[in-house]
Amino acid sequence: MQPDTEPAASQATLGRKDREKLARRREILLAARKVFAQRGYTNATLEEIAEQAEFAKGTLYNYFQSKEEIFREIIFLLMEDIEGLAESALKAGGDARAILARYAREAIDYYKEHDDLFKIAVREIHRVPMDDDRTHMTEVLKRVNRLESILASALRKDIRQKKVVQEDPEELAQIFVTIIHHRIMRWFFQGKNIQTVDSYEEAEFATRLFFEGASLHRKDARRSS
Amino acid sequence: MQPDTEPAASQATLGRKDREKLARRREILLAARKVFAQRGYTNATLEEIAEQAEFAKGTLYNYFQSKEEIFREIIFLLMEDIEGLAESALKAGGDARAILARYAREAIDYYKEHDDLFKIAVREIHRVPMDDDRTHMTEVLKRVNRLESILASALRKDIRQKKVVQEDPEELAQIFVTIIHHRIMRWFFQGKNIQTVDSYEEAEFATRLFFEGASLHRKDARRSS
DNA sequence: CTATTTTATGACCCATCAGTCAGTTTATGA
DNA sequence: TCATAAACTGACTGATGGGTCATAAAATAG
Repeated sequence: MQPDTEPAASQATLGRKDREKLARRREILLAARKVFAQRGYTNATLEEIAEQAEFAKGTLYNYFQSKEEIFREIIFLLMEDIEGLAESALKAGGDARAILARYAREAIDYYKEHDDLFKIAVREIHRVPMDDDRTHMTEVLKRVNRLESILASALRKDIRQKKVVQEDPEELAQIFVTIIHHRIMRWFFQGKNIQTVDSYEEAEFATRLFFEGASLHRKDARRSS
Repeated sequence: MQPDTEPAASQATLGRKDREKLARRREILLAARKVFAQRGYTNATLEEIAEQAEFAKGTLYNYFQSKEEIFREIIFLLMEDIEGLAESALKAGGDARAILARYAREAIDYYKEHDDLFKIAVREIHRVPMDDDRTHMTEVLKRVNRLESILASALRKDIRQKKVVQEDPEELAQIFVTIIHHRIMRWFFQGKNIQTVDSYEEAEFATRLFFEGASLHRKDARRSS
């Protein structure tokens, strides 16, 4: 439609043809995401995905090998995004607490924006360790681990400086991520409108609990904010 | 086969007939549990369950209405057990920390014994908030909430005594339970033999982190053990 | 405007599986 | 020993849905 002599260089240098093809692929992924989130992997049918994408079922097979591949693609893209958030939080600097808090805030914001993705991810993650298909499992695990090592590296520095307890930083990072996920999960359980959530406050709460614990230590009075 | 004049009174006072029927029901549930754990709800077939239970498929329908009913039964029995653990931990007394630690230990032991159940439960719990079937969902939620209120009541007392931070005890209990579940989950992820886990140590680790947090406070030196 | 390639379509195929039921086996009781 | 009931069986049914492919439409090239 547009002259498109300079196509804003979004996709390195691909011909218009290829860019359009990619765009349609994304369109399908977007539709699939909605349907998977709403109905779960097994319940979702290709017919539904096709309808949502405004294509016919057969067309999906011009872009993907199988239902499973569509699903994997969604999960992997999501994981890359989340990993990016962790990386940027790490780059932003500060001590472990600052980095984890920032990650928490951004992850919550991300999932607020893509609540469909969150539902899919949580289910998927819990399917992983009991899956028959080992190759897929290790692929997912690899990415999960990568996210956790990024956060762990922030913790490791603080452990060396005796600011954080002498425990395996990977395990600590795992627990932190788990708490964040749990907090997001809660809203779905409660049927709350996820958009009303104050991500700053939520991240703060989770981070404080993670670093300070639930015990009230007699001596140090806590800052209220 | 045995004279069975005194049948050890396991089932109040039911005729032998009824007791045998119940026993077979349990047999089927046990088999179903194995299959569900191994293959997941959707992948598991009634044929497989029947085979595992050493019955024919048709026979299952003498004991249950549907595949779904078998599944629900398993989940509900599990939840009752877990709730019982929380209750007994509460009754055993002590402060919140003692109670939660005891619960953690016993829950871990329970799941060590029934690792198949754990896999099922985790998957199920995460299916709940996105389920279409609202009636089932609320039934599950009711039971989850009950478990959490038991632990919350221990926390509430300590909050009043200023031994625990002034936060919603239900939310704190949720986070604690989440951490415990996460710790168990880890073993599956790592493909570790769950039997090698030291439940005392695991419970201690989770409880300490939950109450003390990840930060090292300059002043108070921690006991190493 | 025609030929050729690319993309889209949806009817169809077929494997799977929850649930059924007519017929068989086993247990019970007279 | 036989009649009746209870429990079991597995072939069958019907629905579902992933994946295919012959055909059609659209885009592109010559």
